[in-house]
Amino acid sequence: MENKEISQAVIGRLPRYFRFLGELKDEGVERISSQELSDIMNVTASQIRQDFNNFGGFGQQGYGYNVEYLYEEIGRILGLDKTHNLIIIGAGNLGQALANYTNFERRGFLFKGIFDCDPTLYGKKIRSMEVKPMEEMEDFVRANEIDMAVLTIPKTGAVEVAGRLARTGIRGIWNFAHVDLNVPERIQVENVHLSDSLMKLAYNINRFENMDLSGFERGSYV
Amino acid sequence: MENKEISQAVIGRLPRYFRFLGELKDEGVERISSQELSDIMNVTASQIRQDFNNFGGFGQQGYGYNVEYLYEEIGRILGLDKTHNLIIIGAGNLGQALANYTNFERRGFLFKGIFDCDPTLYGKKIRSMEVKPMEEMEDFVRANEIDMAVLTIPKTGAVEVAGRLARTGIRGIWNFAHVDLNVPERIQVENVHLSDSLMKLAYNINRFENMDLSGFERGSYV
DNA sequence: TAGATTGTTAATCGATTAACAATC
DNA sequence: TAGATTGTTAATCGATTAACAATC
Repeated sequence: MENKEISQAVIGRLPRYFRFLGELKDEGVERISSQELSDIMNVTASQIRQDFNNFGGFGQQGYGYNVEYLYEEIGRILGLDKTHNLIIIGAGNLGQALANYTNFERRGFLFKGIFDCDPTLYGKKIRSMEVKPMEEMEDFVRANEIDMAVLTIPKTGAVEVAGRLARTGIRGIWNFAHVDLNVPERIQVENVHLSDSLMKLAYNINRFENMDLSGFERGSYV
Repeated sequence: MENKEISQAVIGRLPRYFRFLGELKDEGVERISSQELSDIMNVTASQIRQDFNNFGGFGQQGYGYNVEYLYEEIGRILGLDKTHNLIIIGAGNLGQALANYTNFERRGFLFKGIFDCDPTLYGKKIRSMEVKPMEEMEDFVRANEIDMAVLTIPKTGAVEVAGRLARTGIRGIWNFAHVDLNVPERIQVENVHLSDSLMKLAYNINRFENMDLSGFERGSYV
């Protein structure tokens, strides 16, 4: 029984480790030391070892880490050894874009249904799914063992829909709506606030513009 | 001349402050104390005051903060008082979805062009833009004072395109491609790695499932 | 003026980095 | 065995929270 809580800072780095290790694996690299990985990923070797050791040590002194084994283990930690059934709520541009993005499936995230409240969209085919009316959402979740919902509706409807989702027993919400959802603790929410991300970029551009110029070559880079 | 560097932890919270303050403003709330804001936003009042004080104090003892003033100031810090000209590179589902999302414009982020390397898309109309061939990208950036590029192409092409962008003198890249971009320091990169976000959600769902159940009502919530 | 609430300093907490003994 | 490199403890750094004097 795992009981020590892993910090979200560590969890947030796991997908990036996973990506680099996958690439190394594809390149046929068999083993790697924390120092080599550090050079590639631009994080300290110390942090890499600390991060991995949260889960009990995947390496071997004098040898390093076996790439494939480490890759598999991190995948397991992230829950990628299991499949997840998802529905998309909101068949607008973003919802359709995500539905069409096949890479999620490769990681075990399976889109099972897509819902909208706009009757003109009902029946529209998006990959192998047909857009269904929102009223059918609850029954569908229960009938198809859906454990995650992707919220790609405007913020106005998002809070109400999150409440409805909560009552279905869903376990996670991937929230693209620009609101804070208030759901029971048993439901995990992962927010993707695109406009927040864009604002951060705007800030950092200005920050650099306003920075003390000393030490930076600026200007004629065209 | 601002010289003290503000931590990215603080910057990351600014858009959320901005959102809540905007809502309060729309509700006609004139003034708010750090404690009231703390209650609404679920962060400590202490953190709120520390965050704001990084920029020199927007409040008044005994009164609190003027909502509209604070909203304006945070917007200014984030660079939302200026407009930004953007191009989208990659006219696939995601690129088109972002192009069609009008809320960015409200914050001064203006989409000026959209590019792709697929000839069958050339000339396709997306909002007020027509998809242009990639070859025209560099000239377009220079001719239209583009300062940000949105990268919504597969990872395979992303690194090369980032290099081309770097040579145009662009200032920021909003990167949706699932790779690390290596660009000069003067170019800010903001990554949106959707699959990383989804993996974090998967982890947290499993974490909760595996948690010691004591203290949590589980089970019969259907 | 008295009460409220900030701005700011000090204390705590957590995360990152450094160091090195254990061990393959 | 000797060299390499982890696992892990200790040191440092940074971020968050608490406390309170300043002041509106």
